[in-house]
Amino acid sequence: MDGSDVDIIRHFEEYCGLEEDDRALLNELERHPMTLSAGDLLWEEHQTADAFYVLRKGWAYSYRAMNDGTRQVLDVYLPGDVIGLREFSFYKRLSSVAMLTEVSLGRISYRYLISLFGSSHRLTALFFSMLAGQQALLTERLVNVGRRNARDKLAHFICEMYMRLKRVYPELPQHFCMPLSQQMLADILGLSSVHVSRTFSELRETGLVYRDRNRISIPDPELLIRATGFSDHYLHERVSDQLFESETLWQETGLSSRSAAGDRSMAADPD
Amino acid sequence: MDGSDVDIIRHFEEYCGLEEDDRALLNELERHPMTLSAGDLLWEEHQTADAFYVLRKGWAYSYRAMNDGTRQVLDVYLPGDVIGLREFSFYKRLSSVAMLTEVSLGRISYRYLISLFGSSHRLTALFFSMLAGQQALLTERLVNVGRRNARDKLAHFICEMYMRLKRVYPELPQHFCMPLSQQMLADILGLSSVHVSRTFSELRETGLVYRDRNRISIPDPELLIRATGFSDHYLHERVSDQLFESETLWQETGLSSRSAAGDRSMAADPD
DNA sequence: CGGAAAATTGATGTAATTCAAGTCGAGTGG
DNA sequence: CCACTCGACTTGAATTACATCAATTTTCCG
Repeated sequence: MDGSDVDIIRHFEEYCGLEEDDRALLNELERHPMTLSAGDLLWEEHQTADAFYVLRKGWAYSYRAMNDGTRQVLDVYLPGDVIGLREFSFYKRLSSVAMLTEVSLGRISYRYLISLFGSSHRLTALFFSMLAGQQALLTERLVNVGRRNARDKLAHFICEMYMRLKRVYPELPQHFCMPLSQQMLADILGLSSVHVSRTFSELRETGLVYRDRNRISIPDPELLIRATGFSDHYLHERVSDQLFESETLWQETGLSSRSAAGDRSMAADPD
Repeated sequence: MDGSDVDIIRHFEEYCGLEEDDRALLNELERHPMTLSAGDLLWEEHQTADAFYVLRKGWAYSYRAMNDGTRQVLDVYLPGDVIGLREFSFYKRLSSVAMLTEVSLGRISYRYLISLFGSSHRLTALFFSMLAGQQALLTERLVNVGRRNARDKLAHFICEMYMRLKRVYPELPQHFCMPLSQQMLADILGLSSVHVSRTFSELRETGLVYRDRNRISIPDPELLIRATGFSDHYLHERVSDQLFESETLWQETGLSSRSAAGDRSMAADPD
């Protein structure tokens, strides 16, 4: 993609305001990045899970391979996304993860995440938010795969990618690189690769989307969005800041405190 | 269903060991249950989101309604499940939630959840785990909807329900109540209701599953599991206890500690 | 330049949808 | 208790959106 790393900290702040300590903790991430090439596997299904990663640069995806040789792609990861938080409550990976481009990754062990629970509530909320945000993407994909025809699946997915990329690269032009083969798109959308090809032809003929190799161009984004009925409501609106506004809620109770339990009655039946 | 409430605390302990204080915090939940009847809505898409719920008794589901009148069901909730954690990072609900039976619910505001981040690491990990576990269910459903034929979709879903119910009611017999109409199953699996009917006939004729009204019976669970290639790997194996074993990890290092990050290089190359 | 992978295109097959008519069962009210 | 309704389910026939197979063409990359 474009050569430069994404500023992870700035990106994260879109989810949740951070304080100095939080930034310091995150900076740790930046210090020992790991790089992989297109096609490399980060892990495979059933391997032991003990960490998650933050994608600092490049594209990646997770997938489940089926017995009959087909596969279903579960997530497409862009810079700033978190990979492998799903298995926090499992012993083993539920899906394989592979790289679509050269990538740069920061690793965070689950144990370190748990230690973060104790040291930064904001980072706890941040990763909580990212997990929730990913779930929102998944539910939208489920709707897409379960209830739309091929044209709408593809158009909707391209809309989603366009909007997600725009959040990472606000200057994104109307034609951009999407390093996904038609076979990959088929595996994402639950279609066959030849039908993806035909569907691209259809989108081209109706002037909605043009594709040349990996470059997508959307002559009129508004038109595409209307034609698809796309709504970006599931692409994150940060909320954590508000929730943190009344810091007293827990700050008065102190870090080590179980005393918050005493406040329980006050806070339990909220609002 | 069966009349009695599920013991939420005991259920939660399957995810993560709890200490006395944690139990006290959770007990608060039990104090003001809310009851709704079959068909009632808990909320609708686009309503403001400020809390999640723990389902103490009964069945519920979430769904997205489409423009063309169809809909996609996103989750089916059983006792012990958590509803609405997904919108933690959003202003508004992403899906509607309705009841399938009479239910009992405990409410936890997002603000209270955040205060929990400060007062109990174990509960933080618990809710983190539940969110992750739900994501695992979603990914499996995505595979189901995207890559299987009608027979396998239905058989797989019934397997999943059987296994999930068995975790809640270990004594569950081989025939049990599943309060889902064929239309509902169609909305879950991305099929039409008439094809669900035909598919049940097929399962009946091959002796895998019998359905009478809302009662499902599985004469030979092992056979069904094999016929479907069902694997329960995505239905939770708790991991938190291990992660918490060496409590020193964060207790010693305290707030500013980097030391956990130092493990990175050691563990960076997974397995 | 040459071989391989990705994409296109056409012909054919099929799993699932849609439409429509009819059955069954539960609940209601006379 | 029976007749009525209403929703859930069943079954058949016609249609369709997609998959599969196969033959080319195009693009990539060493």
